[in-house]
Amino acid sequence: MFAIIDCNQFYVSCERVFNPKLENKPVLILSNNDGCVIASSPEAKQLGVKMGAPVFKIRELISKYHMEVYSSNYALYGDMSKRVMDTLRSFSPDIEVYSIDEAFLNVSGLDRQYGSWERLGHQLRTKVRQWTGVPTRVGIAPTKTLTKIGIHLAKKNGESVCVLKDENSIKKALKSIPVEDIWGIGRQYAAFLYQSGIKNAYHFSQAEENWVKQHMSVVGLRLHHELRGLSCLPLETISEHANKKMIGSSRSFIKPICHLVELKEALATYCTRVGEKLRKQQSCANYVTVYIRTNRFKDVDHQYANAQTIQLPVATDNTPELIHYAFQALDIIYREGYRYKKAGVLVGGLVPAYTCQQNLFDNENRQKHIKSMQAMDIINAKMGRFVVRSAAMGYRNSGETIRGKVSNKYTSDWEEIIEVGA
DNA sequence: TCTGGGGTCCTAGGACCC
DNA sequence: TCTGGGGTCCTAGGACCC
Repeated sequence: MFAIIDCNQFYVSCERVFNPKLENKPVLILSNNDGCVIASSPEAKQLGVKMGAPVFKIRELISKYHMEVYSSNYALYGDMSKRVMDTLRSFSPDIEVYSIDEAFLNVSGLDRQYGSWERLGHQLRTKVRQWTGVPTRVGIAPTKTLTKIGIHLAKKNGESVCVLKDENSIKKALKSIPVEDIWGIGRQYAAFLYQSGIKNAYHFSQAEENWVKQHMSVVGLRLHHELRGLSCLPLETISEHANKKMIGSSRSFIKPICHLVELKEALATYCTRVGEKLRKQQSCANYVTVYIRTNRFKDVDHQYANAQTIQLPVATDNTPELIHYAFQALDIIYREGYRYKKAGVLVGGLVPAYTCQQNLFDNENRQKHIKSMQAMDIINAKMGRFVVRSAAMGYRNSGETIRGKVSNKYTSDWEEIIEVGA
């Protein structure tokens, strides 16, 4: 048996833990640059705020109902997430941290320990709430996909725990879930399924296996099995997927960028972040991809988007080297005369740093580079991000982002710790 | 005026090997 | 007239997730 624990409007809940005035009020959390809504309280949803809504389109709504609006505070959310996960670990060490706000747990046998699956579900919620302040929903079922169905059902019925264990309860649940709400069915597949007369999860579970495989590959087939109670998606515990297979950094610009130099400065900044992430997980990259694009929402602008991948001669985690090749890639795809809105850097082909294959004709002094990167990471960790930086990043600050109102780093910075007083 | 950022997995097809 | 069979590796592109 699996359980999924899903935090309710996680970012909003994190803010509410440290600012109880926000309880029962419409609260919005915004994306980078305060561009769009990425989390909202039920009160805000009820007033018509949709997930992903651009802020400028709902300004009236915000002021009319005096909504509380916050920029995202990932230092806080990340730390709160860790607390939630630690709490869950006290129930079972068999945990898959699936995202910042949800986790799967292997709960086999725990029904006896807690009396019933329902009681286990409520215990999970209660403890997380008590230890972290974050409200959650719990789904318990024989497969991961069915636990997700359970969460949907709970949301729909305004409940907090949903157990799907016998054929009847599963069948009933599947009938009430439209195909597009199945975990793993996105827009494309949903449209295709509707065309084929399959409207809800139950219809899908009754479809012919070969037909599913033919049109939706093994991914679809696994979902099909999972909905029928046959577990195909194992718990992926931390150790198995601790290391990322691809690492990236990208930003949308506040104002469009029209000059190559400015794009280069932005890319140098992204390469710096990517380099830091690489060294943190002790990986080296074999290729680097750069992409740039204009504002796709602006019809009047001429549109251009392109990407270029460069194979590196030797796998590296060295920031200046990443920057060097990123610039090469940019030179290939850059076109003058466009207003660029977004750029990004991706690295892939990651290998463990200690197994990096050397190149016979490589004349870089790699040991020296490794030491200089180590020194840079240590200084920046102590003195602040980007205190030591590549000149290529420039000092133009075109990489700056807008953050209107952001709460304190209550849990990760002594300067910003919450004060309790008169 | 103003629309986020960061990931995973699978498949088909090309290039290559014996 | 007739030209095999079995395999690996890599990449681009498509689908999906939070």
